[in-house]
Amino acid sequence: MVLGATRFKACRILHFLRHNCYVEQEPLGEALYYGRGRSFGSSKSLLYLYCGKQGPLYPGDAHISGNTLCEHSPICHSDGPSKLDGSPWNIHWQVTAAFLTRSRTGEVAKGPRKSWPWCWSGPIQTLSSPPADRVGGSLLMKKSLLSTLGLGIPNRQALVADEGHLHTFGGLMQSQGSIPSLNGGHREPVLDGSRTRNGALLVHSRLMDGNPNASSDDRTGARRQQKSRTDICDGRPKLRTRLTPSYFIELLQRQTDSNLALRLFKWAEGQSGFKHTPGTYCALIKALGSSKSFSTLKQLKKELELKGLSCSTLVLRTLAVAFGQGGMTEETIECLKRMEDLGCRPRSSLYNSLMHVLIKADCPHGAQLLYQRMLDAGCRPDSCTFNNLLVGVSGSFLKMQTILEEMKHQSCKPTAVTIAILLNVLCKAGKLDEAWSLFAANKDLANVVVTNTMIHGLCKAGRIELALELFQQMKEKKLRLQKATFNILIHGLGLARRTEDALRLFRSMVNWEMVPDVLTYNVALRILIKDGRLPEAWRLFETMVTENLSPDGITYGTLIDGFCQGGDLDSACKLFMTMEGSCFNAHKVDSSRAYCEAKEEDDGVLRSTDSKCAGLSVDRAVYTALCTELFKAGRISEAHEVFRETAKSDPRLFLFAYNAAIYGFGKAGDVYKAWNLFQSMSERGCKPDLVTYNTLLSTFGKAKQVDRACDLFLDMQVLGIKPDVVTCTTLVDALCKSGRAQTALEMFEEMQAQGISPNVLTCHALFDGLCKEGHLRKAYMLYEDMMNKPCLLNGVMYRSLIRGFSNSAHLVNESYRLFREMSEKGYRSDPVTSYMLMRSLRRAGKTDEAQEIVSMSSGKRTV
DNA sequence: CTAGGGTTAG
Repeated sequence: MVLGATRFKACRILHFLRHNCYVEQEPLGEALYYGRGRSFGSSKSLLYLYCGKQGPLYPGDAHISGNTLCEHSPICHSDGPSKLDGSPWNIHWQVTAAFLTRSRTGEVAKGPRKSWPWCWSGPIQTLSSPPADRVGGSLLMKKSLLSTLGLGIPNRQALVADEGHLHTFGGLMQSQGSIPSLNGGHREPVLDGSRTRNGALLVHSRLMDGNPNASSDDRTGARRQQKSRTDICDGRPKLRTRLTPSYFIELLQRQTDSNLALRLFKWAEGQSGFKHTPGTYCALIKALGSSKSFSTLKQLKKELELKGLSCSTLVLRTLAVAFGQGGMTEETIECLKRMEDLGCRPRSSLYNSLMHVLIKADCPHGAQLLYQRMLDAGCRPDSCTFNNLLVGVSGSFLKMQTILEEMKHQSCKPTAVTIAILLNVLCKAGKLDEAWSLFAANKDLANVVVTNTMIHGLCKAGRIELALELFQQMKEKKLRLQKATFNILIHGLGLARRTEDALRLFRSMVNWEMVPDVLTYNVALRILIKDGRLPEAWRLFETMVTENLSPDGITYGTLIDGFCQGGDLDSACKLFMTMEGSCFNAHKVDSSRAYCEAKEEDDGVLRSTDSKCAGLSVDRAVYTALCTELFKAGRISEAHEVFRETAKSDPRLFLFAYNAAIYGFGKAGDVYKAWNLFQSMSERGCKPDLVTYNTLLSTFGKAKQVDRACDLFLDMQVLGIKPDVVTCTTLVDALCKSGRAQTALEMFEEMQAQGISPNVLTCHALFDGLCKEGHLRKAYMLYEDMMNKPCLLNGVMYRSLIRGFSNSAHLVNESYRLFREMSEKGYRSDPVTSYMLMRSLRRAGKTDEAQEIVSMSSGKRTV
């Protein structure tokens, strides 16, 4: 078996191509291997092949910049980068060669994982160019080639159709990487019939003009193929080559790289008989817009104006949307103006969609402007307009109120969408009662989405019973349930810690003909993890993979979290390593009891998950989860490695990783390293945020470097980073711990003056500090303040209060009262607290009470 | 218009 150990990878490719690529034949007679936007291997490794007879090859892969193919790829051999505009066939041949070489040598890629799927090491230099007599229109039958590879047929053959002539590459495998002679110059296929069945040969007959006998069906029997081969050979059919706008538009739509889209566009201009239409311009605009190439777009707009093409309202409309997606209100409105100049009066639907787009681009102000423009242009707003505006201001109830009034004024009725928007905002703001009355008052508008929103609000507020009741009503009303309904409820049940009910609902989805999606699985996984049911979670993960669902970053983050929680950092690291883009050093992890390892051995799950992992970028949750946990566990060097890993990944991960790393070093007491990291952040173009400062403040606090902490506190404010309750609490704590309770108290008052409400942690820190320094009067005043806010009292706080007051002879009664109150609330004492209270009760001569404390605390554990 | 997680203070 040639493929041997690497068969697995070949199968993956085959599987991928079967599902994601298809060969499409257009009248042009050119083969287009489309990837449907899915990725393989890494996020960017899909090759789109455009094999035009007269045109160049345009691999639409993001790895391609300029004329250069992916630099890691052996396809770029020693002869230097392949020129896309030079001889396209080179690339074809090289791709072919890479496949073949790979299977022949059976080697696995040793290079970076972020490479092309066919990026294997192998002597492909010898195949750097096709034989001279091949240059010309040729078609790479990649699909068939892969079929053979995937099926593991020893005598693989690559077949190339060349203006109707077939050449086989049989024997290439045995030829030590050199190009086989072409059957002594005969242009006769050497395929034998038994192999054609495996798709070694797949020729699209529609390629061949005037050849009705040729078949395009892959499953065609050998006889028919034999016939078609003969036809092709004998009939010498010609490829049609005319480029049409509609074909070109489709081609542009497949492009993910705006540079390539632009180049394709320019290339097409030079094709004989081809002229760009408004449609092709729109396709280009869309391509540029979706890749956020706004400067190019602006340039294009100018060009269009010069060419007089901007008189097409279709183009203008597309341009307006593209600019809107980039949040460029000015340009969007300019396009509208231009349309008006041309005597076209945009309808409300255009305004609405532009408003929508602007809001999505986080530009609500632009939507507002558009609304004004709409009114000025005499266009009547509708409900949809106001729904858009509502979403735009959904932070402010006052503004929403204004919009609702305007809506009424314009005699537009609220729709289900309106209610859903309002409900969502109310629920998120914790105004559940108002949400509920709104829901009740609009029962007639309550569709599935509205009800889902309400259910979600109820779940988040802990009103799971009511949520379930609504769910019941939905079923009775025979409302068409959505997957979202289930996802929301399963999550809700999880929040209510009703794990079994959640899992039951999860399993019941099939009864409703609902297929759980990644989100559902993620929810279920988290529920199990929270419950500490890691083995079950892992099994669920396996199920997910076998159900052909691709786990995403959240899935991995959840699992890694779970492993960390269970103290199994090794498994967490292992899982992390299976993710694409992770070059985490395996040797550093010595694992003996890892789940993952066990799975690796049984040849099943992890490998199949591995293939699922391919293309999944390590998302920041994974970094934070793992990095933080490693630091917490004191595994600094590994943590540091994960941290360094971020440098190779998304730069946006930097901030989170830095924060985690600073936290880690701080936790380990290494102020020096934490500070160094902090300083290196700005050098690497990463701006410290609030969390960074809070973390560093805490580090200084723990190291008893209060002055540095205070300096930093000032620094951050100078830099415009507003302290929050965590900042203030950290500082209050640091001040208290270094015997500066008086300053802490000032800080405490100052924060409130700044509108930051202290929470139980702030109060606790301050109270402790005041008591320790004997400021009992001040501590008592703080306590009195706290009494007005019951939420500030929890177990930790109670115990702190009791200990603090039991030091004072005249507060011992209050201390005792608090002890009882605490017990009634279900919080328990701890030995130190109980002992201190008991001692001061005895001192005050209250022996009965003291005895009560003793009996209450004996044999009880602290919560 | 609705659904999943992740960093900082006891």
